[in-house]
Amino acid sequence: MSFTVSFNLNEKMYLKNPQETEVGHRILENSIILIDKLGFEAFTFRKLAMQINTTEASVYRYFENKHKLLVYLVSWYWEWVHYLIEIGIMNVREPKKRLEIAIDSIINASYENQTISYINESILQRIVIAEGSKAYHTKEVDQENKVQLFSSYKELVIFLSGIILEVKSDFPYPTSLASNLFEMANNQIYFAHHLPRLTDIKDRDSQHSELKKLLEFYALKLLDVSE
Amino acid sequence: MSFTVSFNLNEKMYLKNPQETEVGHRILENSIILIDKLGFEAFTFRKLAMQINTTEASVYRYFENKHKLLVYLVSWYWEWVHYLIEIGIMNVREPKKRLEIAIDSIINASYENQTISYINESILQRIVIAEGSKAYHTKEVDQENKVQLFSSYKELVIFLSGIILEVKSDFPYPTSLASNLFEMANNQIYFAHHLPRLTDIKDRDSQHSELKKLLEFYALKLLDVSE
DNA sequence: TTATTAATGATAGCAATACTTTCAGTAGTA
DNA sequence: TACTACTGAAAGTATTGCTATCATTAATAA
Repeated sequence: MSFTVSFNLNEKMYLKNPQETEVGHRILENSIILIDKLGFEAFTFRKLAMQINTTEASVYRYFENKHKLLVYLVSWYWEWVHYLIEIGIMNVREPKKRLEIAIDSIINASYENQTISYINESILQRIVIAEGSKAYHTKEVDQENKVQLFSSYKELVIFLSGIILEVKSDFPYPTSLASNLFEMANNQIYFAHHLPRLTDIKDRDSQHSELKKLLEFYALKLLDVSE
Repeated sequence: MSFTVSFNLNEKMYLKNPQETEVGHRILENSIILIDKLGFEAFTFRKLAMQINTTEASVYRYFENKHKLLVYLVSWYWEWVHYLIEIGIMNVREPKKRLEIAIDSIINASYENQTISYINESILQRIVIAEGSKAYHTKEVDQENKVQLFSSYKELVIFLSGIILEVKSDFPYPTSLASNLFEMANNQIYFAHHLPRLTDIKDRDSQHSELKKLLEFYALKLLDVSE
């Protein structure tokens, strides 16, 4: 059996839908690889065009600029995490268990992949960890937020805060806890890798399970359901 | 009575110490104003030079590039916060009280200011909130970390984790909690301002006291000392 | 006082970036 | 057969990021 997942990303992110053409697919696939390799600052549409044997002008027909492309990729990632959580908790009733599955999905979004051939989820996760916050740390946040460029992330946070409230309906900070769990997951992995003195997570194989324990400890303790 | 605070920032951040000359002071003062106004991406040394009636070449004599300048400003801020915490807890013995003062200092670093005429701490705080994470989210993190470009932040985190351990000596994640408190403080304020659906803090006058309650709730609950 | 040095200002220049425009070819569709 | 959608090719422009050179001025040391 095989089925296709596809996400409806806000049309304001792109000029022409990259999911609909072959050049579009090559742009998505290789921008992920190139951003990961060069870092977002050194990444340019010219370099991307050369890599995929097309021209700068062609790339500009899909995305206004590299910032919008980053917003697109990051949104794609959050849609993917959202989807993973949804199917993960689908048949689970117990609130605490549902929260644990959600946390697990945040961390393991890089593994359970290969649904869409031209998106490499595990490289994409690295990009989101390293560059993701740049998507909304710009002078244009407010305008971009107004046209819903960040709705994928916002809806995901709201979704998780709902799961949090299932565990403890009178918890005073469900939204902040939800956004913090996402931000913290990314930060702590980044720190473990690059600035180890800023975290208790060690940069080694068991990294992901350490992080999972840490996030669960936080969430469950705050919600009074640690055993 | 008056006294001067001055911080010894790692020499690798700059080419010529901006604290020692008048042009240096103007660079610091106006780069803070300009980055806040234009955002870090649109900020250039050329624009800065024009603003302070000097030349691009002069600015480049102080800082290799705008990234190093950002690292400098952010480090200055963390040194400032570190200093505020140190004097705040100086005569306080009770661990929980010390932690509360530390949290308070993180948030109010923008108020208790005006020690150094050419650094506006309250604008600087806005920059750190909006652009601070870009200082270490680059392809060069590892090299820059190796030459200790992030030691101000790292030492501050270690310092706070010490205070955390005073409250609960067997707490399993003191470093992660410390770094998360700093990151969360910045994020939640940013969200309140620009992406309100991502936080429970509202963007209004009482913002800082709401944030203080939130951070205290988190920290004290995790450390089993909430009343 | 004069010589020396440090810091700045002025000007120029250059490669790369971030785009935009125009036009021609090609493949699919009506 | 004509139309349109898409891509490729080429050229061009303003800005950015940075370096180099040289003259001027201010501070200091002999």
